Amino acid sequence: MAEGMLSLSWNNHRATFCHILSTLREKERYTDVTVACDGKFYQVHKLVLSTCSEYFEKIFENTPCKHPVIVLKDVQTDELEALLSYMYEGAVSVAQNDLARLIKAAEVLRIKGLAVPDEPPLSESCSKRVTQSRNASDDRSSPHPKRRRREESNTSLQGAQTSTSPPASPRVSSFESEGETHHSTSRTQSDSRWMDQRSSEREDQSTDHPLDDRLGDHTATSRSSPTPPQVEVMVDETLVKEEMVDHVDNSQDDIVDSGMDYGSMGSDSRLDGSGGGEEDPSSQMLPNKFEPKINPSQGQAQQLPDAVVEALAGPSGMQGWLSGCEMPTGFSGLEGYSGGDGSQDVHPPPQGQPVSQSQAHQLMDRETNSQWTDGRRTTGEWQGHTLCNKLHQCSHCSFNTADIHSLKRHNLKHTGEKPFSCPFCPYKSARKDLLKEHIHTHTGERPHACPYCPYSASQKNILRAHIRRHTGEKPYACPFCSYRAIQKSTLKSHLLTHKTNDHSV
DNA sequence: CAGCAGGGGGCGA
DNA sequence: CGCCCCCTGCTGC
Repeated sequence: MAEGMLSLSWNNHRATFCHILSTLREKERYTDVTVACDGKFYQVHKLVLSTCSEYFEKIFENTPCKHPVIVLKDVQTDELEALLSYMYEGAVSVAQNDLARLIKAAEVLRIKGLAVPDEPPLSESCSKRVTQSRNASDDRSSPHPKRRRREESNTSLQGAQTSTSPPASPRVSSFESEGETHHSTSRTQSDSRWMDQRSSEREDQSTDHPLDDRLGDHTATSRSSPTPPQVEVMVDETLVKEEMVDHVDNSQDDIVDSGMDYGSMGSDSRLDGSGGGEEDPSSQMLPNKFEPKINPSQGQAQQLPDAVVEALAGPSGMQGWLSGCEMPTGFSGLEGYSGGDGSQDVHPPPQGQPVSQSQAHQLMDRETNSQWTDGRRTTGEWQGHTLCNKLHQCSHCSFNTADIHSLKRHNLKHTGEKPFSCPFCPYKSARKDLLKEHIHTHTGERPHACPYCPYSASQKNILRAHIRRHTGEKPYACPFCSYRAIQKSTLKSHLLTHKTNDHSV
């Protein structure tokens, strides 16, 4: 050190750091990732997770989303809570009977200090794989600690620090060596195997699904990997449902509304397939047009579909914090896409040629049959509502309906009651199904796949309009000229040109 | 052209 | 009552 230089040392830095981190977690301040587990949601910090787990670190590296949602399966909430406490505080108390389970979860999540010890492992029967392939070379990759077994019924998992021990918090030490740790090549064998496995999985999938390359490898991971690891990130939606629906609770009640910028989301998520202006429908069907606009950073399907609504809807719904998250695209429409050269060889419209209006309607009808009916409606029925006897009159407006249920729902509009809250933003809805659809904008779920191209839409109507591009159907005809539009709003804009011309003449 | 939100109709549990 | 149907309007790229 140069002469005259003073070394300023913050004696309680580590302890203070730990304390502040824990406080931030409690208050959910600056949280930037949501961990979903068994229907519960934990607002935590990427920094802490990535510091304490290479697994999370890899996830975040491949997830540019500002506030990703990580769905864990095969991990119990109590395990996760214990591990979070361990990561934030460097120590956690756990019942001895639960130790094995916790260690297993820690291994799944590659929690440093638990799954990646930095000292010869204890010969505990529950240590399992941890006892294998450990040597001093692990030190660099795992600056942490120390699993210690107590004689008491409760076992305390801790780093190197307790309230009475010298300050050598594992978490703090991990900060000190973060760069070295996270980029170290001296991973344990199990680490390497694990990472290799992950890599090979991605390679396999990218081979099977060429489009996945364009979407980013995380998409490949998220899309129903054949042999998924015990923990999945953004697992298949059906998986999420199965895992979460049955574990609804109100644990989100105490999550504060941080007043995020509602409305800032979604605009980034455009999976815009618009080719722009082609009159020839056949030329509008090239999936290539979609590919350049598929943002790899949006490839992660963060799907918290129905389960989130199930778990969170209601007046006490979690008001999470997902500010500015770049909307991922679930891209659920890939099922029928063979990818490869991008040729339109999946479910092509007949002849692949421009279709007449009548043909277009036939195609639409066929699509209606195959895609949009659920048995309760038959073809064509949806095109026009049947007139009903209107028995129930709204006391606030002229609305009347034969369906008392509709009237009750309608009344919500007048009362302003919106009992269903979005877990990701301040959005509230009077209707659960509307909230569900809204949440798609956060999760990126696009359940409605185009049969002609890889595009998928969050709403069925969007898909329906999109399909018109393929079929060439333009149902909205201009009364003043031969112009026809796919969307009503487009015709509306077109009509303005007539008005303008009229005025100019 | 696509995304999003609000809304009413209607069926099944 | 929940859920899905479809329609509509507005907005932004």
